[in-house]
Amino acid sequence: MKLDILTKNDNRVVQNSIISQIRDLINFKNLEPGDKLPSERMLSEKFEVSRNNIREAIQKLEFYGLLKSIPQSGTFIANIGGVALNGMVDDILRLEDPDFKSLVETRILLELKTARLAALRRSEDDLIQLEEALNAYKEKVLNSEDAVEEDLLFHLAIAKAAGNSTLNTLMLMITPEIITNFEAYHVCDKSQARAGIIEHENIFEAIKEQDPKKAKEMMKVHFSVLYQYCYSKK
Amino acid sequence: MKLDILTKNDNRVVQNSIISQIRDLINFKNLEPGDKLPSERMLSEKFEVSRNNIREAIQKLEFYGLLKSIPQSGTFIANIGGVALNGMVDDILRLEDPDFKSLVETRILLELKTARLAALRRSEDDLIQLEEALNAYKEKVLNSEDAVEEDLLFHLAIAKAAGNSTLNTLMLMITPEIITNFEAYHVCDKSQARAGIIEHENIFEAIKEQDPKKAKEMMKVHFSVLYQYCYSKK
DNA sequence: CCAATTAAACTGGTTTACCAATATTATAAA
DNA sequence: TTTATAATATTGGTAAACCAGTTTAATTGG
Repeated sequence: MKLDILTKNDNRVVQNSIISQIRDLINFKNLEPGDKLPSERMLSEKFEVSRNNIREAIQKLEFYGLLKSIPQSGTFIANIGGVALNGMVDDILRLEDPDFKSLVETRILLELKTARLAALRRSEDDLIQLEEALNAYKEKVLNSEDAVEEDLLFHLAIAKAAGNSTLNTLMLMITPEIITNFEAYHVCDKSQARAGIIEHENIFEAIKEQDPKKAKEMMKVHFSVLYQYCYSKK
Repeated sequence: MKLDILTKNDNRVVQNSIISQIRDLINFKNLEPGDKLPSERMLSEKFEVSRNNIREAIQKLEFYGLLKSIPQSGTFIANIGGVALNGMVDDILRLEDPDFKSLVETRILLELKTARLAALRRSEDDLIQLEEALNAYKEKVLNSEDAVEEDLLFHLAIAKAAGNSTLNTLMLMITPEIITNFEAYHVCDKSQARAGIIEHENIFEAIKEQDPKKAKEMMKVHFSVLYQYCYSKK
């Protein structure tokens, strides 16, 4: 039997199973915020999985702020009540691989915001870095070379100039997935690369002029192709 | 000497150091996309750190799409050129703990979007779950009980109804950090809890009526206090 | 009977040893 | 010389052993 396909998602399946079991345990034992979870060893024995699996599941719940591990002491339930905890665990379990449309839609949202904020907040140093990124992009395109990277770096430079560390992080998180999917879906159109130069220049000028409205609008134009793709196709 | 404060960030410091060393290695050896990185054992010896540290650093770079580990084979550089790789590594290294202002600003952005999308896309089932969350919130507030969790769950229900898995994930990621910071900063005002009911109801009605503009507007009103805090204070 | 002290057990974190799959080299047959 | 095969070395992943604190239980002195 060809079960190879399944093995790839095995880890996730196991982890989700453990997370839901931990949730059930908290509910069944009526554990409250601040209470201590059974030790990793006990859990691994109880759930019949490796301690590594338990640790990974706990780390994931810790990432979302539901648990807190303290060395040589134990793992504790964060200061969050049962209702919210159950709701968030359900959400975490329901997290699936993002579809391309979601990714694009979210990226456009983030980029419009970063463009606006960059126009409002960019420092002189930001401007220099933006111009460098822009020139690197232009040079590649004019030489008819592949400029995907330079394009990406320009957008990340905008995110940096926006002066919002959270937005910057989120951009960084979804960008690689965008790229891989982008190539897979063949949405990118090389013939539009030269049009891309003008669009990039317009965005840069708007940020330079500190015109947030124009920056957002120019970014919108830049994403119009993707935008249509995102909202037309089903 | 009191170095206790440092030990907390030791891991991150070590990891960032390893990441930058990997970057330098790739640059120095002129490694290209698809090339194989030295084995984890060699790297741990070369950088004089544990193999665990190396693995964590690699996993982080893998998360951002820069590397790809293949079991029993090796770790390979993703299909991304040197320029972009260096730029993204710099960004990753520069990632700091998000400040509260960034968090709030980003949350507002995401919530305005999810409210709009929820109004456009909510299913009948979404509506039921939204109403349940709303009622749970109202009940708590009318009993003068703490309703932070129910508030949170209502907002997460909106995110779910927005039908965008990426947005949903991002919301889930920043929410816990918001909560902890929220309590720490004492921004929340209990006296406004009853006003919150009306605001929540308005948002719900807008989503029910499938009025995206109103939904966004009502959400904006709901965040007005936070909004002012975010944009007034420095 | 109680408080203080000590010893044992237990904790999350870390290092080490091991595994199965892969990649490389050595060998041999043609 | 070339190709097919077998033996060896190397790989990322994983399970087990170990560690330094912490927590609990036992012991002891009053």
